[in-house]
Amino acid sequence: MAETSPGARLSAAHRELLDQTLDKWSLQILDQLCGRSLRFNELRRAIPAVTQKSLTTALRRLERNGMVTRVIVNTRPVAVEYRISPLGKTLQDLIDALLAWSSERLPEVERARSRFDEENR
Amino acid sequence: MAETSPGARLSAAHRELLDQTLDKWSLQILDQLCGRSLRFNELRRAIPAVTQKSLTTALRRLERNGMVTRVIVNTRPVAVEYRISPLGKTLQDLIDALLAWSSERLPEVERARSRFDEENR
DNA sequence: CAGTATCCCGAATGATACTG
DNA sequence: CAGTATCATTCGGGATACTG
Repeated sequence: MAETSPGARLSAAHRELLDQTLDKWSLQILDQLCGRSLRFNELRRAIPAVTQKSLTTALRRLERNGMVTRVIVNTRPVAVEYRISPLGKTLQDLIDALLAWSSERLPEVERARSRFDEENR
Repeated sequence: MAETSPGARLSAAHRELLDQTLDKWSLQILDQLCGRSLRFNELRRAIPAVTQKSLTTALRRLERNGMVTRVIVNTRPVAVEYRISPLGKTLQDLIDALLAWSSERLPEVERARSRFDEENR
């Protein structure tokens, strides 16, 4: 059989990148921005559970990683638009697949949870 | 607290499931187990950065969610084998795609990070 | 071997207030 | 509008010790 060498398939750097991309908020932000560009407060409304601070933090990290572009529109007051980058766009199919998977499989997972909780009571 | 509003493609339950599946350790555990079943300490060795506690916690959650099966082999001393479930198996292609994506895109991301850090100094 | 049980700390998060 | 700043708190994770 193919042998799994000591050491994961995933280096720390790869793990970090996936962490910073697939976490709770980033996944949703990317999903939203794949549809269309949004302003800061539009994003807040689109993702009701996120706080201002968490949204800012996640957006900065996505921007730093080159996944998202921050476009400042010179109106008064200033408008800031967040736009998916070409790099971010390469995730679109993957994100769609992940969301589809979670929709399809959630019922099955919930049954598994009930069974587990039942057995370990 | 986290209510789902129209516009959010992801309910709290879906977000939670993805969180518990794509987090740092679970992703790697699932990746390993998709290859072959492993014992507890084999997994520890295969994922050198994980601690015993984190591994136990992640495995329990994966088991509860029906992604992984815990098989107790009656030898002396007891052996415990972790095996991917059919439900967990439905993630294999997605996980492969994610790992491939991170491998392909990491250099691009690192360039973006350098550029960002350069500009914001 | 395959865990469980504690203790403990630092990072992540929330609440709140303030600003150009 | 689009944040920044600050403080309080929670909570995941590491270190360590112990067990059937």
